[in-house]
Order: sequence, then structure tokens, then C-alpha cells
Amino acid sequence: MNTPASLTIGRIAQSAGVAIDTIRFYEREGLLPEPRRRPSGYREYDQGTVSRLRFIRRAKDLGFTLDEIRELLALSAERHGGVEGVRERAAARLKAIDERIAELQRVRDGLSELIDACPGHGAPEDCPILKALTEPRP
Amino acid sequence: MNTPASLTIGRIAQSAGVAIDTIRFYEREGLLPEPRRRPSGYREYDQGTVSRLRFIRRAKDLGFTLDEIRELLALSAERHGGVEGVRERAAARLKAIDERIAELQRVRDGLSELIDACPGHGAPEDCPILKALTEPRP
DNA sequence: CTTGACTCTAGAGTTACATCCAGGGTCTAG
DNA sequence: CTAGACCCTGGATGTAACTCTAGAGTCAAG
Repeated sequence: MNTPASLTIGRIAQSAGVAIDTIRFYEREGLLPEPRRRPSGYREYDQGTVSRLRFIRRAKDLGFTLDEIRELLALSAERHGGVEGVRERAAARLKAIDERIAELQRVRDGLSELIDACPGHGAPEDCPILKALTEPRP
Repeated sequence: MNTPASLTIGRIAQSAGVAIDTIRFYEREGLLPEPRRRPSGYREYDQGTVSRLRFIRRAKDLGFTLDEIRELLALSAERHGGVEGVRERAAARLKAIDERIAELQRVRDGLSELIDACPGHGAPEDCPILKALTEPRP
């Protein structure tokens, strides 16, 4: 049913929504296997590569680095035990995101307080924002 | 009361909690003024530089870029009208942080759902995490 | 005076993730 | 057959904020 036909790099780039250069970059980085070639040297892909590219894009959206994605791809290919690894990595990512959110929240609250306390005019010495930045921690 | 004494780069690095190279880097980048020099060429600083370095560090912790910090430093030196600018920049930063938190929250929730749905074992085809990453978006 | 810690400069390297370029070959629609 | 779109390689470039190197000069303690 599916087209097992051969696709050029431009076509898969188009349908996966990534740049051609990015695909070659992923190949160099080992995220994509080396594809077969036409006699002319043109790379030939199939639909599977599109899925793989989508995988990479989604994982990146979830905040995984390319190194982590390489791992995920390896795990996803393991018939046995791969799923545990994937779940672990995902949980670790979730934890990292939670920590990042908490940290940003702290920063946000501190900044928000300073802004509320700042009259928005007057002398620099009276600006709580500037004071907070300069003073030897109260 | 304060020591107007001259401090070497190593000393201010120590007391401001930044690396020596970083100080020279900030100088090149215009975040710190060129200090006076001993005849030997050694840089000489005073306590004010330590405050300034602390300012930079704190602002960085709040997520300002060095470009933005350069602006803040300029604004903080303006006798008139600087405070408005500082407050504006701080508000913009707050907005950016809020947006970043919201984005991370979305990612977090998506990932969390996938993890909850994943049994943590079994075949890769049955792992919702892997499925979500690979499938042509439902 | 010697030793070891400190400082100087100019410039290159790092990380992560691409993105762009030149100079050339290939493919396909008309 | 030809124009224009597409693809190839190897290497350079970009961003942000440092970080490091080499080779040489300086300083303070003993």
C-alpha cells in the first residue's frame, strides 16, 4: 500500500518539514543511516526515513538533545528492553523540565516583585531593580 | 570607610565569583570599562568593579543576555529617565519568562501523559512514547 | 636571589545545532 | 537540446558566552 518508491533528499525534506542541509547533517551525526545511492551519487530514501525524521523533530520539540535522540533511536530499535530505556529517558527529561520550570518560576517571582516595587521614574538610586542587582546581597 | 585600594584581576574575580578570563572578556565586550594599569601592565580595579560584576551576574541569573545587560548598565548610569528604561526591560524580560514557562508547561504535560500511558516494557510498537514520536500526527 | 603564584597578549577552541557557500554534476519538462 | 531546478562535496560561518593556550613578563615571600 505504501510507496516503497525512492525519494530524493528534497522530497523527504519537504515531507518531513526539515531542511536538506539538516538531513545531511543528521546523516553525518549518525542520526540517519547512510542511504543507498543512485549511480549519479544522489541519495535515495524511502518512507521510513520520513518517519525517522519526524521522530527526531518531535523529540527535539520535547527538549531532547540530538545525543539523547540518538539513544532513543537505538533503544526504539531494540526488540527487547528498549521500551524500559525509552521510558527512563522520558522520565529523566520530564524531571529536567520540571526543574527548569521551577527555576524559571523562582526567577519570575523575584523579578515580578522588583517590578512592582519600582515606581518607574526617579533617580537610579531609588530603583529597587537596580538596587537588587548591585547590592552585596542583603 | 571603603577600601579604595587597588585590586588585581584575580582578587576581583575571586570576590565577584567569576573567572579571570570572563572579566577580560567583559572588558572586550564593553560591559566593563578599561581599567587603569600599573606600569607593568597589570590591571587595577576598585570596589566599584566588584559591584558591577555582581550586577552582571545577577542580571544574567534573571535571564538577561549580555547585550541586554549592556543596555541596563547604560540606563542605570542615566541620571534622568534611566529608571523607566530599566523597568521596561524588566517587564519585557518577565513577559519572555512567562512565555517560556507556558511553553515548557505544554511540553511537560504532553510528555507526562505519554509516560503515564507507557507500560515500561513490551514491544517498541506498543510504547506510546515511541508511537507519538513516529506517527504522522493523529 | 629564587621560587612559585600571578598576570599579560593575541588568538584559537568549545558547545549545540544547524546553515550557507562555491564550484561542479544531474535530471526533467517542454 | 536546453533551461532551470535539483543534487553532490568539503569546508566555512553563525550564535552566546565563555574558556583555553602559548609564550613571556611581574610580583611577593622567604
